[in-house]
Amino acid sequence: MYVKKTTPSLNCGLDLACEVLYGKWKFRILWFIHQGNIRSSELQRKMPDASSRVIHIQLKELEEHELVARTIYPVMPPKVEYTLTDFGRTLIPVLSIAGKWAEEHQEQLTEAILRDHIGSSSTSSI
Amino acid sequence: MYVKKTTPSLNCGLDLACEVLYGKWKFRILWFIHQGNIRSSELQRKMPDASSRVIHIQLKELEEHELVARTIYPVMPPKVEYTLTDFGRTLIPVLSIAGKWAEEHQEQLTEAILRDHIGSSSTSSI
DNA sequence: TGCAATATGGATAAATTTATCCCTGTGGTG
DNA sequence: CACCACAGGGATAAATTTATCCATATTGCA
Repeated sequence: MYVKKTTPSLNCGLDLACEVLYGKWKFRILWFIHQGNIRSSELQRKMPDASSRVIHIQLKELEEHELVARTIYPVMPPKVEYTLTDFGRTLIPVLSIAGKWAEEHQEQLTEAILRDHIGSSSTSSI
Repeated sequence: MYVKKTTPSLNCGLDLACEVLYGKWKFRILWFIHQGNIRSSELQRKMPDASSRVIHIQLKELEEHELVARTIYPVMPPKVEYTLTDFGRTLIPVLSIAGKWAEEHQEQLTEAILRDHIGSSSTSSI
């Protein structure tokens, strides 16, 4: 997350959550890992729009924040499995409720987002 | 949110929520508005680290996504009040649970984030 | 030997986001 | 008159994030 050097004031607890969850693919990654231990190559297949690079980076951040854990199997070719930590699992209700909210309001959300993207797509004609 | 032109696949509903909520100050803004109708100048005072510019921009996005509404009072100096829409209010449980999660794990979160920031602050010594 | 799959990292480019500075218009106040 | 508070927007710079390309290491297989 873009944080000014001089940002001392975190107001509500929400801010902390934001910092840790900020990242384009983190929700999805957490969601997939929550559905079962998973390898990064599987994540790449499940999210073809994300480059493997970014997936690795965001996984690493999640790991540094201790939301996910890495298990390395000393085999060839290398195998690394990602799991939710205990801490990571405490996040599941949050993910679920957010997901439920999004599903319940999918129509409205889709409209809003489409409006958004259309508005900024093609540039003026004349 | 940074979205590749060729990003068709939104997997779980979560993605939609992410898109609409992506923005450094949006959670805070929603939270403050939820605590009572509010003017943008108040938001600036409550979040001194955010420039008024960004606050306006993110408010506008939230408005475009129909999560908040603007009420303009035709007085001088101008007065504009921001409110949660009905749709915006449906988000309150999500905010609450996320906030509760963050508070319950504040210690762990703070550590993780500090670790993060310290790691990337000053550059090497020798 | 050459290549495939795997996990990961560096360097660099492209895109976006946020910050900073400045400007408008209005009515009241010093 | 100069200036303030207020809401908002334009232009531009700074910072960050994401994408893209390439490289490493290892084992097995053709």
